[in-house]
Amino acid sequence: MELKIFNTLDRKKIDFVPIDKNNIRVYACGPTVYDYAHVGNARMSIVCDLLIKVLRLIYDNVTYTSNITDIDDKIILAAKTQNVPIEKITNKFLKIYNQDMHSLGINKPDIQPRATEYIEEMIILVEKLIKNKNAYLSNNHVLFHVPSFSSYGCLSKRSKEEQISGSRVEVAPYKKYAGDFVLWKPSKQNEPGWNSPWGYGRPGWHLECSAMSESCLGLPFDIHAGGIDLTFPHHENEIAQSCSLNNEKDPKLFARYWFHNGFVLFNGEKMSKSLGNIQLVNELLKKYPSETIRLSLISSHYRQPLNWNKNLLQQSQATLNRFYRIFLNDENFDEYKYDIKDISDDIIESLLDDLNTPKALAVLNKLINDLSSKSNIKSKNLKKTIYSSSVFLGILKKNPSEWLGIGNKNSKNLNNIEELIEKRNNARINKNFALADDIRSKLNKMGIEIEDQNDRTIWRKIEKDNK
RNA sequence: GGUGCGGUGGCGGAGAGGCUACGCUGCGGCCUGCAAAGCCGUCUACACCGGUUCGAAUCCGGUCCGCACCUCCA
Repeated sequence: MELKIFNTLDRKKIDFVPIDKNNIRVYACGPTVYDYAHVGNARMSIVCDLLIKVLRLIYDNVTYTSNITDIDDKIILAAKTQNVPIEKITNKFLKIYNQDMHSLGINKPDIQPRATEYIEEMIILVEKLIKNKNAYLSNNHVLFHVPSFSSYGCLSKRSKEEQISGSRVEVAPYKKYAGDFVLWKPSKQNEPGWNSPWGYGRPGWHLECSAMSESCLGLPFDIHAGGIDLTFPHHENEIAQSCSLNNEKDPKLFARYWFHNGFVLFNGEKMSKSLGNIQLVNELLKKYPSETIRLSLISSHYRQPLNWNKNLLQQSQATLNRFYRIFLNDENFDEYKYDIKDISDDIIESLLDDLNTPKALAVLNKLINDLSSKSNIKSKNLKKTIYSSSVFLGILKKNPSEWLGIGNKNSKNLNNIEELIEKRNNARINKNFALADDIRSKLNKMGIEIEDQNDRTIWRKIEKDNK
């Protein structure tokens, strides 16, 4: 088995060749915890989770680190506004983030470092960069001097000159060069900060990832992941910092492969706070089953923009209903245990090809179509394949009856419903179809849909469409 | 202004020189007292204009359109 992966550094799909096949190391830029996680955060999380699962099919030892940014100006602002210490905010939203991701069936990273736990390491990095003449002190700030790193722009494929022209951002007067970025900045006394050789202050945004990736994984490591919007400047600056520590120019001496997931759009527009179209995972989980959200997130290729809307969720819901139905009346259901060996080879092959989830789902659909033309024995094996393949993708983990809402025992009108169904079935036996239809429409009005099977009548709540 | 990514059937969405992607919806049929579910079948797709080629949705050139990034972003 061999994984092909699109490397942003090369702008093409290439074979994944590990640095050490006995120790695969992946780092992903995690969220800044000052608010609820949105669908964009979830996409990065889910895509990385799947990447790790695929890597683990091939390699025995995979370490996945994904950080938490818990010191940042947005957090400080939120803390000031709410008049609470920043920890109150970061702890709260870190917990919610992990809960929400867990709900989506995402495994927690092996290591989840927090920026504030690596301040010492960051200070050491800054000292080294100053010593190497890649950084300078100006106006109580320590700045990275971009012209000192000749490979700058190698990831985003921009030359230094191009970035400056047209830049809409005011350049701080204490910068030697417009593209220079902050490694360390002063904090006011009432702001969070740490003592450093350059006074009381706090780290710049990019520094934390250089410190944590090196501390947790060692350099160079195999894959650096994150949202495509982080390519510039965040990842570019990380490369500049980390490579400059050892006066290296080759970005692959920091991380070999750069793995970026595409944006999530909402009704064709970028999800952003100013447009007010942010979709929060926490809110979505109240309205939709987690597998519906999960399937929606993997229904398009990870590098393509994903257009998020109600229609997508409804389609995923319909797809899952169909998938679950194949297990509904299967008395062997309990025998289907998740087993890696049962996963369809074609699905694995699709995933090994740069994580082609839409193709994997197409294969799954084909397998389900094949069921109708199979003998019992063969269909049992096929169902095992479908089951394990689905669970690998993070779906079909629920009980089919429960998923489809069949015969919900918690329903308020349980006795009433079952009474009416019995009445209707008696009417049917007596060929009193007018009465039978009458009762069915009464049930429909109660929000209950019935389904006559060979030997029994099952019912479920009608899915509301007002989500 | 610069850079990057895209434009595939009613919709979603793969593919990347010759082979049905797949799903949803619609339509026709089977099944069913009727429904529901299921099954079978089915519907002018590759933005436009040139070029290369025996053959282009796929490669090359140009045009148009969309989106993103250019120090807040997943």
